[in-house]
Amino acid sequence: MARPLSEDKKDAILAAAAELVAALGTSAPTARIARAAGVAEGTLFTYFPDKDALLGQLFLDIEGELAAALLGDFPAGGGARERARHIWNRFIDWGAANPARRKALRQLKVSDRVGEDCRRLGEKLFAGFRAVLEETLAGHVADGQSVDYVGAVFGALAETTLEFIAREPARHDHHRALGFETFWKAIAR
Amino acid sequence: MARPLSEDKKDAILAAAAELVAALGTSAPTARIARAAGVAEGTLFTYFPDKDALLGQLFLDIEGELAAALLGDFPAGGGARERARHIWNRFIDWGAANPARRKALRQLKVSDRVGEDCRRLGEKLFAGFRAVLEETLAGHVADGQSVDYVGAVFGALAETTLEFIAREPARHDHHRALGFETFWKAIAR
Amino acid sequence: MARPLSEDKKDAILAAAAELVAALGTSAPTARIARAAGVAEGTLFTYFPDKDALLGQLFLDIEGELAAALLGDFPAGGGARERARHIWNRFIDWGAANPARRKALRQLKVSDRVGEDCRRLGEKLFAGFRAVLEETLAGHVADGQSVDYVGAVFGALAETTLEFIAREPARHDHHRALGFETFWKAIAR
Amino acid sequence: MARPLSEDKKDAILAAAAELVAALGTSAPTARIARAAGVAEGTLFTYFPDKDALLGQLFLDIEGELAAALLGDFPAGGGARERARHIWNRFIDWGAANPARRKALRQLKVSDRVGEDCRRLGEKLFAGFRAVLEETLAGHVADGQSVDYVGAVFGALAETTLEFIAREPARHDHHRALGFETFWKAIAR
DNA sequence: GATGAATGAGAATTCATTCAT
DNA sequence: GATGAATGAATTCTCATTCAT
Repeated sequence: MARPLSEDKKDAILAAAAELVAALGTSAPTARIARAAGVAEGTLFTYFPDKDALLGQLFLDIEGELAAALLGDFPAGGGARERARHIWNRFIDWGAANPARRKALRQLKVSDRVGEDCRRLGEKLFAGFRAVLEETLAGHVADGQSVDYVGAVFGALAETTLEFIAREPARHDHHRALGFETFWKAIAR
Repeated sequence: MARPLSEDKKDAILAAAAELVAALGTSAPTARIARAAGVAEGTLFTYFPDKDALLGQLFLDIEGELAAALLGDFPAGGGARERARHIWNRFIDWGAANPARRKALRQLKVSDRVGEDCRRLGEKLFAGFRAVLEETLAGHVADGQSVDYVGAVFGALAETTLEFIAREPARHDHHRALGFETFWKAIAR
Repeated sequence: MARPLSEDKKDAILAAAAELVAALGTSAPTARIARAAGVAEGTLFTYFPDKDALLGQLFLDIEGELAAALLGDFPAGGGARERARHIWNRFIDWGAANPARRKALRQLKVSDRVGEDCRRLGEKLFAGFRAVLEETLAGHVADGQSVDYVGAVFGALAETTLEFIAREPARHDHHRALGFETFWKAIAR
Repeated sequence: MARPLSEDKKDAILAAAAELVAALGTSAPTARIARAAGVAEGTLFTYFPDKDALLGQLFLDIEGELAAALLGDFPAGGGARERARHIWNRFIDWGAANPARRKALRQLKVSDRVGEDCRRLGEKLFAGFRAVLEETLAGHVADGQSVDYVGAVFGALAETTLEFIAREPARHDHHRALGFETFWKAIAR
């Protein structure tokens, strides 16, 4: 069956794309992405039909990784606050550990090259997160705040926190804790 | 007797650039920007030395407009909460009324074509906002939250609020009020 | 014990090439030809050293089929006119029944990818046709018209006739007869 | 009004395209066409929005030239035969004098890159020719032969004649006369 | 100053051909 | 032999910028 499509190469292309999109935005040339991935220019197009497909896949790839990171090691017991803090810490730690992927994701979110269908698929990846958030916060959230809203506030404040951590990496724990307090107060009843 | 550079034309170019950057990102062609502004392709380059200069100027232009909007009609008296709410409302109303400029600003913020120097100049435009914020919130803010931090939280939650207003324009007032409550709780002592 | 080259596969490739060259011209991609033939991309190149060889072979294949069609069922007796009409009808019927192959042949004839040697080989395939034409028309042809010339006129008028049949398939017989009358008058003494 | 679009450059591009399409078919690279025309690669696209537009324009350009050539110096008086012969001679002389343009036209006629609309416009260029043909031949043409048909026979036999002239340029006059006799007999009553 | 034609360095793709499996 | 992934040269087209008018 000839040479099979190599999952390694696909991953290398996606990884290279993440780096370059983070650095140059979605206008990062496919030729540079291919070179950074260690494959020929044309090879990129045996793994992705065109650049938009690559960017869309990259978007889903990073969102999937983030969504998975959020729910790992989720504690069975504990109060709502403890469980919310667990998710918060996972997010912050993933973001601080993967600055390029986070920056790439930001670029992809504002780009019109990531289609509506991709975005919808991306939302689904966070279904688990939303469910946990809903269950966790039931009864602790202020009136009028939907899960959607709480999730958006979570994302916005986490993003802000990561910004401060990027500026002062040494105060990672401080900013992480401060961010969570801010979030908790923001949404608490 | 050289004809003077026309401020009108410069403004037309900046306005056209805002629309097109909002719609197409920073890769919006200069030729289309010029056409939309009603001037010739080459004329753009008598007002801006190159595209990066135009984008930088656009960034400062929009940030300046936003900064000015925030502080207009600032009430002399009133409690801290009332004054903070005033600024909040100004931000939200400006954002809701200028969706294209807001979208353009988001594109410019993630673009690497807006240099560090531009960003620093942009920050200065918000010096007044920060001062007012500091003065207004003195004594009402939780420990450990710097003005910078509070400003960033303000921006992040306002952005989130505008997102919801964009989806449900009819509920503008609701989202605006809800956003402010969220903000106030987030930073309150 | 090497597997022998399969004549079936070669034929399938040639048949697919005819269809695709008819539809897309000589720029029809080898990959699509291979796919249409039900073989792998690379397999095509075990049957033909390169694309030009395939196109050349296709040219000869179709010309051979056409030449064979012309002389089938050739009547032993009959007058010159009857025998010429027989050949004419064979040509027209073959052309009307094989529009794609005819169109492919037209593309190949104007393409510079079919070399001079191929064209010479192609001419030889019509040696029988020319011989019959010569014998058949001996004494009936106008002065100054060589066999070559008569053959060329035959081909040109047949092509024209097929064009009209393609536009009005229902009048196949009418156009076929009209075409022959035209041809006969054109070359008659 | 800046530099005006230069008719000279447009003509140079069309002329270069004719040469290269004759030699390489419609796959002649735009870069080579531009170079042959003495302009920059990009300049081609200020005169033609894309390659198909260039090919379409080239098609019409050549057909227009041919149509004009056919009717030039049309004699007022004379019998039908003399007038038909005049048109015939104009065609043959144009074709023999412009072998590249004629070959390019043949390539364009079989290419699917020349759209239906272009072809319809092309037909219109020959309206005058058809009218003259109709008027000239009224009463001299065999039953069942429409003007369309006679025109097609004219074209097919002229093409054949030009083929023979290309092979034996020295016998230009001989082939031209022979061709006309053939045509006249073919369509005569 | 204003105009827009001219430029040529990229950009995304395509594709004939090779070769590891 | 058969397969189809890998390759990179070639192709069409875009676009920031320059400069003749």
